[in-house]
Amino acid sequence: MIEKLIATIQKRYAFLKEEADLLRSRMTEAVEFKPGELIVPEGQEITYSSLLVEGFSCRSKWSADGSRQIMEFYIPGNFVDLHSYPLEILDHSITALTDCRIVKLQHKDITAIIESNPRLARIFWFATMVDASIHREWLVSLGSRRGATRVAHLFCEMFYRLRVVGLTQGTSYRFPITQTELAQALGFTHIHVNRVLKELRDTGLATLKDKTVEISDLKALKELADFDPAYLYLEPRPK
Amino acid sequence: MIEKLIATIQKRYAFLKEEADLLRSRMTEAVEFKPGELIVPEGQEITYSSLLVEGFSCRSKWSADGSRQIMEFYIPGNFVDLHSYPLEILDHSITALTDCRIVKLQHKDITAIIESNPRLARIFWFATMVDASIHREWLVSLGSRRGATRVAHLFCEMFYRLRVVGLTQGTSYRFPITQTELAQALGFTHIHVNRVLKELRDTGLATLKDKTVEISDLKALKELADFDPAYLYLEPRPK
DNA sequence: CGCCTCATTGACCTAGTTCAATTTGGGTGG
DNA sequence: CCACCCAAATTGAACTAGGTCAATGAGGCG
Repeated sequence: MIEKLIATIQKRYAFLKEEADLLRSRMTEAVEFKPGELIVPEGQEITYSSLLVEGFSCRSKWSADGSRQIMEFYIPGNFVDLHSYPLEILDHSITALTDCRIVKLQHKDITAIIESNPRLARIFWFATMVDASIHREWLVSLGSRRGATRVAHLFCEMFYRLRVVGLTQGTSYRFPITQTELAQALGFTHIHVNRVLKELRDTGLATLKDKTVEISDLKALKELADFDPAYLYLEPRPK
Repeated sequence: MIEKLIATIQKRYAFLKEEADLLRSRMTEAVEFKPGELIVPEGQEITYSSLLVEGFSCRSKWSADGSRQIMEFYIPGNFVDLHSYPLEILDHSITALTDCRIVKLQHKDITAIIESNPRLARIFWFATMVDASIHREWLVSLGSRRGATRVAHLFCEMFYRLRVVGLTQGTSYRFPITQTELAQALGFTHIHVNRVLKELRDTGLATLKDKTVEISDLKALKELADFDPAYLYLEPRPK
């Protein structure tokens, strides 16, 4: 149940067996969501955090003019709102993009865990700081990367993140996102996303078809994307 | 020394006197930086976090093509790299924008503080999650807000943040940033920033002159900017 | 079969970039 | 006090990445 979470974190913070057992013992009540359903609502007090066990979800904000900005994609093994523990109320919501299953960790249990084992505080904190690191890299994408480079960067990010939790096959992976959602994440219109995807397809770098990303030339794609995976903190600390 | 930090956080997490004293007793060694100097370097192991006591600084990343993306501005009372405690190594750097003074908090002291007082773990964690919240709002700006709206939003953010630490005079405040740096934060060229500033000036909403932002019509500026200060977590928790 | 969502494509338009000057306002050395 | 310098601010003109509008396909499903 928490194996993918551990896989995501362990290169920087290995879980001891008793730490994993402690955490597992507090993770309760699996809940299922349908595509489009709200996993975490905005503006309400939150008393537990949700670990995504299966499916894809995202953080997003809706603006007054009806536009939507997606700020992060979540995959199995991610806490989708661990940051709600210190923040208590969120100014954005978490939405299921596909069928999703989550398990809950009550905030009072987080408090108890932290008190009995302060090292886990640093590990939880670390997990939320990787989200912030991803936010910063997206800021670089939205602020400085254009066209195909921006799309390619996201394709690389999802590849690296999905690979550590065993959800890639070679250099392809399932990415069940519509072009409209892609556009809402990248700050493009869905029409422009469509054109950029065509460009990536025509240049033989990557394709998105049937909800599946297939990277034909990873090295070239990373180069185009100006992609350095350091910000994902998935590798051991460089010495 | 930590008064401005407390002012920034206290609406959500009030410091008890002994907590403030504990923290104060561990904050040591004031260091000064000149404009352009590196406060925290990228890619190196970090063993202490820096609280900005005086001056302006920012987080930024340089790209291979020589472009720079600024991801957040820091003002007195902000920890500029508290997130280096869980992350240990950063993929970006913190740079002084003006004369700056910081005081240090050793990571081993953070560990000690957290162990002796787990409530402070949540408070530190909270402080870093507000940075992440600011990142998300900037993602909305870069992804969905255009032209004057994007600039206006930043002006509103800085106004609210500076006000709680007493660095505003009425609706104006010192913002010692060049138009080029503004452009690097907003994902525009400095030329376009210049034109947008002219537009804000001509429409009588706000001016930036002599390193000072003067908001002529706060209500109208907030409206234009689609600004909701909730993401700054500077107000008491709504019940 | 008909409907609905999502993908695709063309034509045109505009916000923002690029390139190129020009101006402004300290600072500095003599 | 003046001549010079340099970073930052301004402005114009031409260009383009990406948006807008509109129409057409294409698959899934009741």
